[in-house]
Amino acid sequence: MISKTRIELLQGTLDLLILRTLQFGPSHGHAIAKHIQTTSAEMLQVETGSLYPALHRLEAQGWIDASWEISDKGKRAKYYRLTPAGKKQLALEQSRWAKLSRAMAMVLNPTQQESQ
Amino acid sequence: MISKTRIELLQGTLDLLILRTLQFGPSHGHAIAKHIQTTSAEMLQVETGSLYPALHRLEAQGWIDASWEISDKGKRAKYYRLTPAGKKQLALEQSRWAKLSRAMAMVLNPTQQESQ
DNA sequence: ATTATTATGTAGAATCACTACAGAATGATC
DNA sequence: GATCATTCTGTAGTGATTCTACATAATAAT
Repeated sequence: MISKTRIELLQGTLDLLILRTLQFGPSHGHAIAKHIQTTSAEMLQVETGSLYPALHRLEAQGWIDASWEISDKGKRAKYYRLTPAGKKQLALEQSRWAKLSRAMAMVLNPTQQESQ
Repeated sequence: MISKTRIELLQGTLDLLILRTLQFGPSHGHAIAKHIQTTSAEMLQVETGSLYPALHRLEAQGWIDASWEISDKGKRAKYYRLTPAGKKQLALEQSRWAKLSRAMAMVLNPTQQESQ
């Protein structure tokens, strides 16, 4: 069942969303997904089948690292934090997104060339 | 060889770019790709291996239809135009993109909530 | 005639988000 | 203290779509 407002993520955007979320400080998978959902006014929902593989991917690439701790709710949880390489990657993906959305806007709205 | 400014397309955006291009009138594959590239200031480049499968996909779904004609440069070319269903699909994908880029902006830039 | 340009196409790899399922540990309720 | 709900992590397999790399054809230009 898909809620009325929900949109599917575009491929290639999840890493960026996760890295950006971790810029606020260490967090665990479940909380990261909730943060993305809440901050986007329920529009973006990250499924667990996307979330955990993405976290493992980011960890394997050295952009985040992990340690088991206890969450606010008293459950064991794997806390992730940005590495220095991860901060660089975040900056890179942010500028890539900015460029891409500018380019998309130019094609979708060619009259008002440089609005954004 | 990849040019300095070029960005890879995000999966799911090509259909929208093609449909939007055809809103200006019938056009053929080669010209559609050039239009997207030019309008985006060379940032978006559509490869032929993405372009033609996408056109066939859109045609199979009834969003565009085709006829062989002669191009400006005097070569045979398959001209595509939007069908009524294609116009609906374009509107749908445009609003989906607007929503998604708004949602992304909210996560990437949570301080200035409703700027765009 | 030969070469460049315009134009369409396919095969196969790679990526990545999804659905659907499974499991474990703690908190809450009766 | 047994049962249920909640929190949290995870995997297998599917599907969609863009990419690289290659192949082909027809007309224009030299």
